[in-house]
Amino acid sequence: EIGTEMIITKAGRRMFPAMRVKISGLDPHQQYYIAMDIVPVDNKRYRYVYHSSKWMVAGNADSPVPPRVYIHPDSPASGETWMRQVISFDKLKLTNNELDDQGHGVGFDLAGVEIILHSMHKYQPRVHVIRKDCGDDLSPVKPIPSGEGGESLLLPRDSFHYCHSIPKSTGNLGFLITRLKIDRNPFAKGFRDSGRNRMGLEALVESYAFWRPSLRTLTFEDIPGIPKQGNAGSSTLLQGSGSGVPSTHPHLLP
Amino acid sequence: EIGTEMIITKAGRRMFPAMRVKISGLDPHQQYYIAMDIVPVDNKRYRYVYHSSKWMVAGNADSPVPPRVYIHPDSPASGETWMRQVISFDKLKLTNNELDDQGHGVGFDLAGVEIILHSMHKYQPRVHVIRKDCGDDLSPVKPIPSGEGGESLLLPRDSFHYCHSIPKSTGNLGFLITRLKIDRNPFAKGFRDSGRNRMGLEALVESYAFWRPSLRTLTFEDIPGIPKQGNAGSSTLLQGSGSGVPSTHPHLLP
DNA sequence: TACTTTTCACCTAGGTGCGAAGAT
DNA sequence: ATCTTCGCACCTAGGTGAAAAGTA
Repeated sequence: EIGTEMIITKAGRRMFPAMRVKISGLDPHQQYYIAMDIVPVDNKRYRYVYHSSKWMVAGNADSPVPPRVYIHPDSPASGETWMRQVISFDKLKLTNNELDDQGHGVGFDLAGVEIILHSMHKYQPRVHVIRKDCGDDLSPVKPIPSGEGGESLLLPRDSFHYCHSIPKSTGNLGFLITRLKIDRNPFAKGFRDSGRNRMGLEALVESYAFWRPSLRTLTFEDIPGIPKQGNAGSSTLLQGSGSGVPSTHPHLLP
Repeated sequence: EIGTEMIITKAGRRMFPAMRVKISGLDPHQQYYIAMDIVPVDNKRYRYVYHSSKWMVAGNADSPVPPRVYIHPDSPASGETWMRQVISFDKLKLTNNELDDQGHGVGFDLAGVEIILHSMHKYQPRVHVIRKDCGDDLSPVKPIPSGEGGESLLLPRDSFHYCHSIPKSTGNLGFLITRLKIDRNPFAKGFRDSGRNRMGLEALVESYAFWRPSLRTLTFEDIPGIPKQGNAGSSTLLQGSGSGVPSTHPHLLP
């Protein structure tokens, strides 16, 4: 529904906004897994500076966290099935706690749902399309076996700053994100204002232009035929169907 | 958890007790659908006679209802996955209302969850194992394409009387089933007596010997190799791992 | 009379932000 | 000072039987 900016307030809560993609160009009769992981954009730690309303580097990154992969629960499914619908990753959860494994690490099934991130760091989510016959060693607690002769492909998207809770220093931005979460999430209905305040919310969204492009959903094309060489770094950036906004724009988070 | 005796009290409620089976003898690396349907045992309509505590024929069966198939939500999965766990059909729902289609008939996906039965008739549930490459025309609203050259197999089980609500004429039996449902279903916790009444329940269960054998779960063997000839009527009855109680015993229900 | 349908309070199960308290 | 953690009230979503009302 929205893009990739997100916030999370307690270990294991869902990513907000959830990533949603539309995929085309698959072989309709081939079975695929579709998975998501989230990789660091750089080696830095950030803080939000109130008076300039910007994220600023605040030191080097913390030591890496155990890699995890969210395998879309509809996996495996045919290319036809994947292409027919918008693929939503709304059940994916984020945490800063390496210890709580929600389905990850139980050993069997692909039920892992929680990805570990460092708070106040910058990340980039990736979507992977993996042919089923090449997905034998797919696991929620191992990196995706990328680059294995064209059977795995990744689709970079906008970057974002992950925060485990909304820093007070984010001011209006934090307020906006809180209101959006309340407005868009049915479970937060208890916090909604009655009616007319909605008008103010729309205006607030407008004032943060960077938020708008993330409202689009992306369509990726020409997936199955592209041969892969090397590994993660050489991933092909595919074109979005949206408004052409640069996808590497450093997005916010509250 | 229990066997096949069941009751339902409102359109679209779950079958009680849920059917649970354990399967062995599959090809571990082959993909299978597992499905369940419920077929009439005879052409009769029944009523429960209070003074003799028995089901008696009360006329001919009503006209047939649209056939539906419950495809186990874990489908498709590998033989290894199916054999590793007890396969529970606890999400299957029963109804006497042909009009409400819970996921059935929406056209795509195998999400149909509700099977239509005639109240006060006698039925037999069947479990089907279908090799994935033969399951193309599998649908929640069509009969299972049985007998297509060994790719579909069915496993008869105990019969039962379906009632849409518990007839008062069932007396102690109806009371027993109500108590069992309250005792075993977490959603009915609000109706449980505090503690000591449990003792009386166990005694009541004992007094209905027919109920006990249904507590077992069945293990079916030698599934993949058996060639099929003909159709439904010629289905192979496979052996249960339980106490050897005859599986055609006319079980209760109120 | 005998079964069916509706409504309702009461559960499970789980996703929200809030605010107080904790940690560094 | 700044971010994290925990308990909480408040939601969605959906599965129970009891009792009342409907049907034939």
